[in-house]
Amino acid sequence: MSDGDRSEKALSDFESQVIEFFCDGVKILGLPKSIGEIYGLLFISPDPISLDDLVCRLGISKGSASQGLRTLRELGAVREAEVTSGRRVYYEPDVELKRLVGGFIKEQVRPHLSSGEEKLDSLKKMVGDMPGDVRSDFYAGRLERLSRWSSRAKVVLPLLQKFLGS
Amino acid sequence: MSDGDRSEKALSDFESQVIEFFCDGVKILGLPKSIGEIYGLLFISPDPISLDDLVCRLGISKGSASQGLRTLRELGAVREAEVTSGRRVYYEPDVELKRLVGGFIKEQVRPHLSSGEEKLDSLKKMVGDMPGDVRSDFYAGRLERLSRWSSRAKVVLPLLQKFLGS
DNA sequence: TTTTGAGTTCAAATAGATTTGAACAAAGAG
DNA sequence: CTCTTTGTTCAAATCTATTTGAACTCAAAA
Repeated sequence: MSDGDRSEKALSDFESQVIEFFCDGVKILGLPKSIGEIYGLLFISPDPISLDDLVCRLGISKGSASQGLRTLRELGAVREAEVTSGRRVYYEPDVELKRLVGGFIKEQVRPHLSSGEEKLDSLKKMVGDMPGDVRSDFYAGRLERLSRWSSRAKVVLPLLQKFLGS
Repeated sequence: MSDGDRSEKALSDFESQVIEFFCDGVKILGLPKSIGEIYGLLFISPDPISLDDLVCRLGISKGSASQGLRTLRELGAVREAEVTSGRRVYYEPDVELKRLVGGFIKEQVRPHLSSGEEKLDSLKKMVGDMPGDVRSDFYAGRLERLSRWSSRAKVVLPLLQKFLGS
């Protein structure tokens, strides 16, 4: 066998189980399985890996691999390695929990929080515009509660990141 | 109109938007939309609501309403109201963020953490059983890192709940 | 400039999850 | 005891999200 062999080999039992472990993990986060497979293989591979490696070893399509890598880059969970042999790009995982969580919060959580606050404001206006509805006080109270939930979240998230960085 | 009228009326624009708000919310948590609709209507209704009310006002099937209520009860997000007029059961929401988060962590997060730790142990055994594999040190290091992630989570979750309870 | 190989895109296929609806169970009313 | 009402279950239908694969872009090599 030549030196390109590692990339071609089928996954070992050990590797498969590590990858499965990450598939479970990303499912909880609401991310697609392919993301878990890709990150899992990167995580357990001593050396950086190219898109073609992912396709061959995981048996997924180039399209999946490409989109999965894009998402992982956006999350900051994966970065390009410097080992650019030729023009092919190799990737390696970011394995700092702090940064993984930070990226997830920034990309997946905060956007929802923001759009939620906008909708809340619009709902408050609707209640303000209700003529003499006997329920408007109740409604206002409920919306107020939602606002409190939202601000709690905004306070807690940075604390969370701080804790995970220790 | 008789006094049963509120249950029959179609959703007001306001109610619809509140419900949509919760649908967005539960989707982030990876729960089905019907859960968001049910909790949303309960949250914005001044009075307790029966399964039939949910079916009529939300336009969902009895099956969906029944299963959705079950999940919400398991999460501790909804409870029976005492107002048992006749033998029909009425429900009201739990609106304490602390308890909602607590229920979610207990039901949806902890089980995954536990099963994850078991799988990790099994992986560690596999590495221990590797003959003289040059990669086994690298593997052991990675698995050690995963263990640290897991214990971080176990420390952070209770703190999170504590914070949200203030 | 042309050719080659790496990577991206997106419409269509597929897989996976939710919702439905009809049959069923349980319990009070008559 | 039987009828009626309330709620549950689960297989089939539906819907949504992911994956595929072929066409395409871009850049480097020749």
